[in-house]
Amino acid sequence: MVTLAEVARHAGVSASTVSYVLSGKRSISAATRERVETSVRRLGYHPNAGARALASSKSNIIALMVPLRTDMYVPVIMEIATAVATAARTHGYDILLLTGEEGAQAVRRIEGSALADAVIVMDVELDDERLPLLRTASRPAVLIGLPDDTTGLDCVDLDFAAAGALCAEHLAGLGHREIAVIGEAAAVYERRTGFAERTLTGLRERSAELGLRLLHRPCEGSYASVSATLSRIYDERPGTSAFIVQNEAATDPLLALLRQSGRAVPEDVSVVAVCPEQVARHASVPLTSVAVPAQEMGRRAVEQVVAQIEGRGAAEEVVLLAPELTIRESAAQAPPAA
Amino acid sequence: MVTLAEVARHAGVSASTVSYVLSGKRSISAATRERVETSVRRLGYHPNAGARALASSKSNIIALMVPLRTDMYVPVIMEIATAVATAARTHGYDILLLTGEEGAQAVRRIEGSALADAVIVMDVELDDERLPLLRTASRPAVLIGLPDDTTGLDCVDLDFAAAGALCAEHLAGLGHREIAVIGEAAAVYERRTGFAERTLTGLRERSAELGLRLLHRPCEGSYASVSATLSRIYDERPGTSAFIVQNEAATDPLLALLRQSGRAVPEDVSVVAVCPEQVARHASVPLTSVAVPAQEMGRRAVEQVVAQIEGRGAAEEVVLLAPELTIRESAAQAPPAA
DNA sequence: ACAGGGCGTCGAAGCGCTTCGACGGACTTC
DNA sequence: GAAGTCCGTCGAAGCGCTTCGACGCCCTGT
Repeated sequence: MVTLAEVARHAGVSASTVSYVLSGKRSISAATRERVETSVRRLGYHPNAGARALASSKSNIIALMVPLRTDMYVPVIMEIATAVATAARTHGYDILLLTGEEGAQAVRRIEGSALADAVIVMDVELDDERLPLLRTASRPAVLIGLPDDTTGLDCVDLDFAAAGALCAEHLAGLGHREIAVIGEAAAVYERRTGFAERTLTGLRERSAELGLRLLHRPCEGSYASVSATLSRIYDERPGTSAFIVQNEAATDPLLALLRQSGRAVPEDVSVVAVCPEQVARHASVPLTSVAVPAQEMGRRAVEQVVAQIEGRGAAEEVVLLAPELTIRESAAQAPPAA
Repeated sequence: MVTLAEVARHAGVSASTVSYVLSGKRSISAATRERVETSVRRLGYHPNAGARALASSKSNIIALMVPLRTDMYVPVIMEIATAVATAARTHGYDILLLTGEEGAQAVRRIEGSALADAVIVMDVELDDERLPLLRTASRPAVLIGLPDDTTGLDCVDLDFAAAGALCAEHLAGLGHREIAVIGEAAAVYERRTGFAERTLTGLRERSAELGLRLLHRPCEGSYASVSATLSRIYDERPGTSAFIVQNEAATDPLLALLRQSGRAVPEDVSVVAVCPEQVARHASVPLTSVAVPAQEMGRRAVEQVVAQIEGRGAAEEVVLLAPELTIRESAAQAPPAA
């Protein structure tokens, strides 16, 4: 293993000089710098991560806490995670993968061992047990998600309330009056995952303003569950002319079941989804949808966290990305009332 | 931040004693050990990861290279990744998340900087550019997947050839003679991802033995693509009575399209899939399938890698998990030939 | 020609931990 | 009762890097 000292010897300078060339923290003459850089390349030198971390109290690692649950749509999580990893690398950081399993304990471990310089937390619940710890931690933290109380915390998320409102507006604009919401699994609401509640709130408020009748039903992602939910909805509100879906796993079953029951999308019934672009595009009827910008969220989270590590960037910054509705083929003018 | 020295002072012993209590590498009297352990708890001590790594040349970190591609079924990747992370924690390791993007470069970085004690590589191509590096690396590596040449490498994977054979046998046993294979996207074959090829090989060999006619078509996961593929298949082989699907994203579209075209599953046409259990269970017709045991693969990979780090465990061990076919509702006796 | 300032470089002191050799005491063993 | 063991503990030497203060040197201004 090549060390700093060997590079120094090879280049005919002292170890500290090499260090300064690498970090750029002091000015070095062009000649020396080049000599050192050549030696680094020739010897294939990589700084020892442990030694560097010890000496500088900086590990260049960002911890990422991802949920382990299976009731969330996995591709979104994965997309955020890879976006985070990729963005982190462009800033010279690596990602340490923590599963939610360890919970608050993991935060303590990371904090205590100085394993990571900062933490990014996904799947935040409105009243998450990790929040107090993150607030008092000496390391920066950024949440992907939005808890009830954001004091002392940085957050990045889609503005789900606005997304909900946007869906309501779009359907209202098309003349729909009776709308059913097919939501996430009941468990998601029970553990108070913020995004689901916020969408619903935005949806309800805007619907009230626009005079829409709204019916919300949680739903699992299986055919059986979607089928049951659909029956209940039509029993209670036979006049339903549009669906808003916030449950990626339910979109395909929904479209298939509507088709089977003889209702054409979008001629007889409209569907608007809150889901990743990919899901919307590849559905059997391309979905008019509000995108969940997973990539963007991951990238922004990294940028915030890096800004904090480097001392720039105020804490307590809450970034809510504005939702955008893309019109595809699943929503159309409401049919004349029966 | 609490240090070893502070714990030592608090417990009234030397630093080395504390270290030995923590590592168990030398015998310590019960009395002393307890005193130290109490101090550790009281002070909330966590060893500094950097210092430990520097002194012991062991980081207790395992690097995991996950693919960044989106043409692979993401949930499987995620499931393996979380299984790896969870299993690693039980052995006292953390996971460093590397995206495939950096490719071989990442291997060099990790190796050079001693950031990780070992590497687990996913999405291995048959002739992967990272293999030579991994062979000569001083750190253990385990592949999840199976390259052409496994000399000097540890591998864990499902025995996809056997899985293919199993599908063929099952359908043959039900009296099917003309079988179509809906495969992964063409790009997956082009870059020579092993599992896809191996499944096909197993399938072909067994089919030949059993006298089955086989037609293989790569396919994207979209409705449009599945629809086109289906048309082509029925054009070429109108007598097709069964499908084998190895493309998780294509299962739902396939079932929907078969239904739409008036072919009942399994009465008119049988479907057997190679996919994760969850996909099989939640399909609109629960799928008779060979499971891709993502959890198990992740766990085994960690166990092998840890064994190697700790000096147990021979290198060049290739673990091929035996496939299991679960009978559900999508495959039945072939209808009498038309 | 000389003081004063930068600029570029070096040496040395740690960062917090592991680990090796050594040492003292209690316990055997003949 | 002396010699030999073993067990439990300690001190000190690093691991490879960063960083601070110091030191020369050359350039500038007068």
